[in-house]
Parts: sequence; structure tokens; C-alpha cells
Amino acid sequence: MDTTPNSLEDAANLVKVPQPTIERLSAYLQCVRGMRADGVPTASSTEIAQRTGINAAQFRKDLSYFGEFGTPGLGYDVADLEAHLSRIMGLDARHDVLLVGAGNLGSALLSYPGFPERGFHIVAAFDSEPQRVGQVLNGCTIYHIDDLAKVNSALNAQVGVIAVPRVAAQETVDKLVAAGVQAILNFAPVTILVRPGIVVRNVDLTSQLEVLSYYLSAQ
Amino acid sequence: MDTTPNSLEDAANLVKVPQPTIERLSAYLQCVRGMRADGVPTASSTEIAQRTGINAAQFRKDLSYFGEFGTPGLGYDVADLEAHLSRIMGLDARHDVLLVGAGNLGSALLSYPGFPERGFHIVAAFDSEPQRVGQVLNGCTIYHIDDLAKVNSALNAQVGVIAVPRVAAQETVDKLVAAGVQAILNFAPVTILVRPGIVVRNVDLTSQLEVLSYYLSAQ
DNA sequence: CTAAGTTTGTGAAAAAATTCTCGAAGTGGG
DNA sequence: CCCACTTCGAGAATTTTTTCACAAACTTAG
Repeated sequence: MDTTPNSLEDAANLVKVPQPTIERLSAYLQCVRGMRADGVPTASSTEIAQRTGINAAQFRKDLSYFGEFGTPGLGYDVADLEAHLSRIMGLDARHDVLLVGAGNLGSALLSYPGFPERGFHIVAAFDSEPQRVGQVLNGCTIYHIDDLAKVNSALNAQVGVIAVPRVAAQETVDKLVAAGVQAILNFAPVTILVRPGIVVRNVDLTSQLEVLSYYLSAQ
Repeated sequence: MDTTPNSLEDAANLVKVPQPTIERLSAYLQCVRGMRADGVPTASSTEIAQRTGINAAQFRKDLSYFGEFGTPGLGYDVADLEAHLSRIMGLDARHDVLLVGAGNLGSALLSYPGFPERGFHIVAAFDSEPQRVGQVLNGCTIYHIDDLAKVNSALNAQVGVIAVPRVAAQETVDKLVAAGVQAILNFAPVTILVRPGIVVRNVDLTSQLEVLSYYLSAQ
């Protein structure tokens, strides 16, 4: 059934995977997790399309970059598909995360249950405010930002989350990269610069509202 | 100089504006605000491209959907461009926002300075937990979720933000729409369904980390 | 005023992404 | 075992988006 000729990594490297595909994989995974929780044993691409709002052909094409996971006439085994998607996304291993900025947003992220639920563990937090340093929030110690590299030499986290004010964002990026972080999720509303090889995703909360505003005013 | 034949709205409706363009407009606006704050009087498309990391031709093409805002040989007047972009995005008017869910994330959004800074004002918050109802957070009263429609009949907010647990997301959507909300920013990690005409943007924080994870494991 | 140097705005070309279509493969009932 | 039915996987066609390339427009210096 699974006629994948080689490993998933080979398949992914052979042909280029569109960026939009990667973002949708996460949506498929969310959908499939829900189906498994509901006790659904198998699903066709059409059913997954209905649940996610994504075209069924798109779903099959997206999967085809990584191998063959379905059975003609039957569909996809939900548990099997979940395992494959997790593996493709690199979610079969635990991810340790550093958080920089323990203000309102940072604190909220520290107690956000969705992160540990899906395998992302904030193992240390950092701030520049002396009165926050030393506090323990949700089981996580807040260190001074200057100790970032030292603390991470023991932890070896690969992912950093930036929840600092705009003006501090770029220097925070540089410190995270110096501490060995390979991937950064940036909530500060600025374009940040990194050397090639470092992966960055920007989430500007206000920008999301601005896009809504556009569609409101354009009816 | 501004040889726009008709109004901005006409231009935007005549030719279809790509969705990615709308998201970039917000980035241009952010960039131009920064330049004006720095006292930069004019900017060429090349300078804006460098600051945003977006191709210069892309910038000019994006603007061309809405009119002509530059001067050949000189570039763009920064203040002028900021005003035009604000108008295009519908940001020349204040936006009132309803927040549903006053937990960790909701509370953080209530005190997030970036929203009011850019014209988005959370005018009421809602929660289902009795002990939270009646509290005032950051000058904003928390009402019971069942009073949503009643409260908004006075406020008439058009934008809703969902910061409730996954299972409560869809019913929250329905209540917001019933209360007259036209646009929704959803932080709950589920696909929500709305009738045509309602604009939705989903921000799944964990999904962002999952995408980073993919690129980490793919080197 | 002229000429050299910029930079815009846009049609055309190229690239990327999505959707269509259908042969092949599997299921399940009789 | 066979046949009607379902669904996948993937090449081809289509649509969307990005990038190129250049004429037209404006600036500035002399």
C-alpha cells in the first residue's frame, strides 16, 4: 500500500514543496487529530476537504510531495495519516523553546496550553526588566536577557519566540542567533534581519486586524 | 501628479487585487510609518524594498492596483504614501473591537498597546466564567458572553476577536455574527464556519511553530 | 533650456500554485 | 470471481502571482 520508494526526506528534497503546502499540512494535521479524537477510523480526501475548507485535489497534491498515504476506494487511515503528517512536520520529537520578553504577551504565551499540548515546551524565559528576573511563571524561570547564551548552552533549544517591544526586536534576534537558535517566531511588528539558514516567521497581531479592516471597507 | 482617474474604491473594484497584496500593504504601511518617525521625507521603491524585504517591482505593482502615488525620478512622499495606504486599508477611521475570552491570551490582547496605537480599540470583553464577569481590565469591562448581542446593540462594533478554547470557538463565532460583527480574528485552533460576507482570519499560534519545525527538520 | 540621470507605472514574460481530469487501484456485494 | 462503485495519484490545463524590462515622466545640474 505504502509504495513510497524512499524516505520522506528524499521525496521532499527531490521536488520543491510550495510554501503554502507547508502551512496547509499543519491544518490537515489539526483536522486529522480531531477526527481521531472523534473515533473516525478512515477519511477520504473529500471529507478532509470539507472539514478544512481546502479543495480535495489540493489535499491530495500536497500529500503527493511526500509519498502515497491513501488507499484507492477507501481513503486514508486517520491514525496512520496523523503519524505521517507529524513525522513530515518534524513533530515526532519534542521541541524546546526560548521565550524572550515576559510582558503581557510573553506571560500569556508562557501559560498558553496549546504549546505543550502539541510538543512545544518553553524551557526558559528572558527579560531585561530587573524586577521580572528571577520570577517563576508557570514553572519557567525568568532569566536576564544577557544570560541568554549561557543558559542555552545547557538547554540547547533550537526555537526562539520574540515578545519584546519593537525597538528591542533586532537585538533580541541577534542574541538568539548567537545562542544557537535556528528558528524564530517574531511577534514584534518590525521586519527583522537574519543570516541565511535561520528560519523566521512573523506574526504581527495588528497587521491581522488591518487586513480585516481592508476587507471591511472594501465591503 | 495624482492622475488617479476615479476614486480609490473604483480602482480596487475594477481589477482584482491579489490577497497577498493586501497583506503586503500592511507591511508597507509599517515601513512607511517608521520612515516618517525617522524624519525621512521621501523614499524610492528600492529603499522600501530593502526595508521590507519585498521586491521593488512587487511594491510598485501592488500600489498600481489603487492608483499612482509616486513621482518619477524622485520616489514617494513618505507622509503622502502613509496617508494613502491608511485610506486604502480603511484605517482612516477608528475601529471598535469586541474581545471574547478573557483568559491568559485574551487578557494579554486587552493590554496589548499595538492595537490602540494603530486605531483598534477593544470596547468590550466577554467571558463565560462568572468570576471574571464584572471585572475591569485595562479600562474595559468584562461582560457575560450571553450579553454579547445586547451590549453590542449599543456599541455597534464591527470586529470580533476570539480568544476562547477550541471547543467554544464555533458557538462564539455564531454569537458574534448574531451581534452584527462583520470581521473576525480567530485565535482558536479550529476551522470555523461563517456565512458568506463575514471576513475571517485565523491565527493559530502553535501552527506557526509547527511550520518552523518543518523547516528545521528539512534543514 | 538642455542633457544626463533617476524612478515610476505597466504590459509582457516567467514562475508558482491551484484545479481539472482520468487511468489505475482498491473495495465490497452478489 | 466478477462487476459496479469509490477514491487515489499525478500529468495537463488553468489561474494566479511575481518578476522583468522599458517607455514616459520628472529632477537636477550646468
